[in-house]
Amino acid sequence: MEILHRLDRATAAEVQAELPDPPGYSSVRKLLEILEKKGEVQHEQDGPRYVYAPATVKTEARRSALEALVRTFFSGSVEETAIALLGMSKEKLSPDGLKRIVSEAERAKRRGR
Amino acid sequence: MEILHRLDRATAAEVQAELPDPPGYSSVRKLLEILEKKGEVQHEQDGPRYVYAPATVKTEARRSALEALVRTFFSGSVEETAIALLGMSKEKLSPDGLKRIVSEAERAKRRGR
DNA sequence: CGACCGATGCGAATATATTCGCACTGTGCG
DNA sequence: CGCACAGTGCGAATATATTCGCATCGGTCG
Repeated sequence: MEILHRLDRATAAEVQAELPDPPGYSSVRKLLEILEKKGEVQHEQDGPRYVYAPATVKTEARRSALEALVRTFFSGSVEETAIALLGMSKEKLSPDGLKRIVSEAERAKRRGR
Repeated sequence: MEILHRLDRATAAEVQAELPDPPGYSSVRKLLEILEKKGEVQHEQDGPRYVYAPATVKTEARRSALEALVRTFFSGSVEETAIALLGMSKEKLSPDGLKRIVSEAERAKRRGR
């Protein structure tokens, strides 16, 4: 799943290549079949082969992953999560990125609910 | 696991109570036994009963969860993640919280690497 | 056209996880 | 002391996931 979310779409062989301790090709295909039966992924025909992609809309998947993480590790506090996230950043934030984050934070402050 | 991280520590009965579709008490205990064998949780004796807690340090668990999420859903971009996080916030950010976030963001900008 | 290559469909063996029941142990109380 | 209660230890049945091999089905190319 994580791999598919990362790659957005991939063939069975590509997924296999990304796997840490890769099982046989057949196994990967079976796995994708099962995930499809469970409705988590979809496949489309690309010429002769299948290309798999997550069934959920990306923005929705992001949102629910974020929600779960905030709830599980930060007692639901978006603020705490944001601080931890920024605190762990290993890359230099671009000035532009900073601006966007600040303005988004201010909007969040005003929006309320 | 998520439940234990949320609660920090809990007895088998408490975990069971939090479960969405709760199986029998025995099953929950067995599950905790297995998680312990796998090294994901530890138990301590509290009077007559066991209290389970995650084996990992909380800050470390947070960090790796954040890392995985950023990598999986945001192509490794902390900036994008931060914006999505703030954008989904349903609660009004406190002025103080805003300040802390902004200052943390600025520090991240300077820190670089 | 016929052999070959890359891919799918499917079933079956194996491993792992999940569920639970029951016996045992210690503790508190009349 | 002996009983009831609350909890653990453990094994065993069941379900589910994981792994894979083999038959098959287009295409492609000589």
